Amino acid sequence: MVTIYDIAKKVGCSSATVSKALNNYPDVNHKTRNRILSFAKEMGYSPNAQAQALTKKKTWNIGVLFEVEATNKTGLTHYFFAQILESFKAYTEEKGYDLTFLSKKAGNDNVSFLQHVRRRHFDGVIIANFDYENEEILELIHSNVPIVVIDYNYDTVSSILSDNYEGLKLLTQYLIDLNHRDIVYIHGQHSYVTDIRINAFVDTLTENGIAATKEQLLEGLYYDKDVTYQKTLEVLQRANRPTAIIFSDDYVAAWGVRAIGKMGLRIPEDVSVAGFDGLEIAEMITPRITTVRQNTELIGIQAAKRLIDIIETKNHSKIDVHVGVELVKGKSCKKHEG
Amino acid sequence: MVTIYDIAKKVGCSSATVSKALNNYPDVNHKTRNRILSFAKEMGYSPNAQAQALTKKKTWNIGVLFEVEATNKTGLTHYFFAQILESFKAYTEEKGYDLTFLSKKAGNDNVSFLQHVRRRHFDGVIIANFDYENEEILELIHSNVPIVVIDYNYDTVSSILSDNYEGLKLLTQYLIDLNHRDIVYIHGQHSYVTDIRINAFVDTLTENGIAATKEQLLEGLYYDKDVTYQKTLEVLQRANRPTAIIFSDDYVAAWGVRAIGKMGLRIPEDVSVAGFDGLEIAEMITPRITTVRQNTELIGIQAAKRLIDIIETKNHSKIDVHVGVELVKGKSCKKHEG
DNA sequence: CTGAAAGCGCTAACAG
DNA sequence: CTGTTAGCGCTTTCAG
Repeated sequence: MVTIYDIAKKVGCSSATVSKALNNYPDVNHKTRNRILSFAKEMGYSPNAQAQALTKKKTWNIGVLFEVEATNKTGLTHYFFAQILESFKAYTEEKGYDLTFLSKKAGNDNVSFLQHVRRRHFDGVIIANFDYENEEILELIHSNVPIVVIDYNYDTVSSILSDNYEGLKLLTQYLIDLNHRDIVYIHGQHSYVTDIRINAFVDTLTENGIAATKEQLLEGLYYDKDVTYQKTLEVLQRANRPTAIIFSDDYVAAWGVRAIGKMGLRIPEDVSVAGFDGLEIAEMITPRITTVRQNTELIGIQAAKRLIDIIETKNHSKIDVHVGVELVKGKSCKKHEG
Repeated sequence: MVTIYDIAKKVGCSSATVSKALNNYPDVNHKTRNRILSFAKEMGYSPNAQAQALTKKKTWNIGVLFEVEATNKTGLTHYFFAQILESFKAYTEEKGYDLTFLSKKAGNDNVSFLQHVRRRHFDGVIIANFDYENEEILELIHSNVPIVVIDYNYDTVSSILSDNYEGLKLLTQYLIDLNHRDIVYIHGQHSYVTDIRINAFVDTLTENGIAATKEQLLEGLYYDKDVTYQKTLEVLQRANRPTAIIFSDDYVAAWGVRAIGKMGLRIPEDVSVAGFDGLEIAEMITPRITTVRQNTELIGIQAAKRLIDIIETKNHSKIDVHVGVELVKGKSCKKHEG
């Protein structure tokens, strides 16, 4: 590997001067700088990121914690979070930061997430995880590391969230406007976001003079087709079958559609169906599923912006960003004639 | 940040002894070691990865190049490659390696992929990319960096590939056995893998005494729904409409199903359909799409194993791993009555 | 404008 | 068994 000493030798100056020239310091003679630059290029010089990090206390490296537990879809293959990460990645890379996954193993040692961050000296960390009350996550959250969280709300950490209340309200109102009264919401496991959505659901029913009953709320599991399948059957076998079902997300809605079909019921003639997230899958299924699109691209960008801002200004203050949602009408809902 | 010097001071020994104790060197007194270890824990010591990398010439960091160009699906959100990466990640992390994405920006500088690798001193790189003849990829390939490639075959680099020949042979034979003769293969853009698949397709037809015509091969684009849509319409409007269509992958097959439906044709009654890859989407669509499942989990693991082996043994010799495929019968193919 | 020197945190001989 | 010392490659005062 070529070092600044090698260049210094060739040019006939000191390593300090080489360093300055390479880093665009003003106090280097124009000619010397050019000689240094051209030699650096010719010799195929690349700065050593580790050495730079050691002196500069900046690694240009962001830690990524995308561990979607409690699902069969972990981080990368999670249709929803993968989109967010993709957009986050595009933005941070453009700004010169590299992305590295946080893990529980470093070399031969088992480490906590925070220890991993301390070892690698990540400039910041982005978190998107269902298990937000996990002890190791909390340890990270309470550290002094620049952090941005997606889909959750801690007291002290900046977060990026879709307007979930608006999302479920739009969906519920849409169904009510289609004359549905008996709507069941098979929501995901309880969490900050889930509770907001449930509130929006109940509030909207109430606002429309519909008394919400507990039969209308069923706890499922986000992105878990098996649990959802069971819950769907359960609902369909009721004496008073609902006229519409809202699923926790588009992925399980797509499987719910199958369950409904197997029961010999038609969508939307016999039962209307809606999902959430705005996944491509919702469009691929027949009939196209009505859903609420979360703007994953914007979520990713906002998260990246906020995190880089914290890193570069050292201003850790909590700033929450809310990203708008949009009702996407498919072919899975129909006016209820009752 | 706590350093080994801080520990040395507390314990009353030299930093060298601390280093040895921490790294399990045998030549440290049992008592001293214990004192050091307990102080290290108490003080919340974490080794500095940058400093370690500087002296050890090992970063425990693997570079990831998953840039699926020429598609609307880039790296992470690519249904197929995301699965491979997921599995690769699980294995490498278990072995203590961190994964960092390769990019073209490092800090404030624009860099080539190789330059990026040199800066960060990645121990190795994993590549999965459609644009395998890209100049920057080739530069990497021809360097001395430990590399494993997925879905391509270079002269000097280890690669992991599904048995694509077998895959398309299974599929073609299956359709032939269902009495189909006029089968169209809308394949992906030309590449190492595509050509193998095309050969398998043509060979299998020939072996069954069917003369393959050039009308049976249409070039589409992997994971591109628009191009596929056009090609599908083109095929369906022919005077001699084929009785079966094989799509380049399950994703576009799912969209192809829509196109066929829009033309008022039924699957599989009017036309049989097959995909490739074994994506979950193939199961979610109605009718379930017959496909060839690639074992993404095994591909990821094999890639990880091979790469770590190259890194740790410094044996760069080219070893290719072939991973078996499996025909998955859906409901999208039917015996042709003709 | 240039360079000597100290230091970032850790490891690896080599003495003792 | 322990410590001294010399780096790893780069940055940053501070003299000159």
